[in-house]
Amino acid sequence: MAENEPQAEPELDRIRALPSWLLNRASARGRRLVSEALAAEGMRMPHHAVLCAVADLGPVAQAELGRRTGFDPKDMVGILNDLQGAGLITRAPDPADRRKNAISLTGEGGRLQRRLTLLGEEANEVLLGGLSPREREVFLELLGRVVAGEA
Amino acid sequence: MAENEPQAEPELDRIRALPSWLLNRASARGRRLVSEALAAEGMRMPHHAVLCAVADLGPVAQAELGRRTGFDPKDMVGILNDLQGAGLITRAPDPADRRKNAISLTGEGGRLQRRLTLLGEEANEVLLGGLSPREREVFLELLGRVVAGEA
DNA sequence: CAAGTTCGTTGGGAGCCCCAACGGTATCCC
DNA sequence: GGGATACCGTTGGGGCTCCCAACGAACTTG
Repeated sequence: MAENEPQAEPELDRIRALPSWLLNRASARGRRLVSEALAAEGMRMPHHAVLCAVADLGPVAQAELGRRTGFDPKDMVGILNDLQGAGLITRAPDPADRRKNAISLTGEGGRLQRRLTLLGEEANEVLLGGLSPREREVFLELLGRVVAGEA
Repeated sequence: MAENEPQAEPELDRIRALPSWLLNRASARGRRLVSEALAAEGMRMPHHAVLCAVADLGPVAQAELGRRTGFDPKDMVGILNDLQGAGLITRAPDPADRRKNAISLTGEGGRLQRRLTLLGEEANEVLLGGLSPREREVFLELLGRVVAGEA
């Protein structure tokens, strides 16, 4: 009868029901969806985030970009190298502080930033595709409080 | 004085409000909490998951463990080496199929698996600490549907 | 018994996260 | 002014997660 179940997996089911486990899987799915979407423009998530930061902060130093986006300075170098190589940003010496590079968007950089934002939002549309508008509201509000940690 | 004013960051705010961005941060927080909790026993998340899988599946081959837990066979080797080195599991040749290793829990392995499960659940308690019981129910239900992808 | 498959293992690599160190530069305070 | 201090961009290293390719050994299939 019911003894025909392949295997009982009480311990596995237990950890698979943990919020941290589910969050990992949901996060992985989101990263995959966004990553695939941005790949249409040859970019990855950090590139998009940095382009957005430069769009907001105008000419800005690399360290400042790192602080705003949370990326490690080490990785920032590589990201900016990629963006500069693609002609999306310029690295100009800051005359007021010769330690700094003033990072600015090129015209093409601004256009791509806007395209990437649309692609990212489309991917997120798919990610939450199973939820109604009302459910998305609730989900994002609760998710925001989990991120904050202190409610 | 305007130099100290917080700057407007419309593009950054836009991507920081994306579900994928929030899920990444929530997932990172969960991983950090669980990781710190399991470190009290010198273990990491994959070790716990594999211990649970062995607890459920009795003597079981490595490849089967990989299929159930989703870990890469490459990584499974290292995880099992660690667990075997700590005396938590045994790797015995399977007489019925000499390609296979029959993985079993030792007594200490079983005890540690149960302790790790408690530690992991405590960490998840902290992770969702900002949510009421009712909110947790709703959150986990919605999260499950995001993971599944198909409503 | 030959072909194909699965087993455990090794190797490599991409992506993301964190830390340490360095030469160069700017700032602060004595 | 000058010396300690801090910050800049860069390089290097390492850990963790995920994916793929290859190998010899062992099993299965036709």
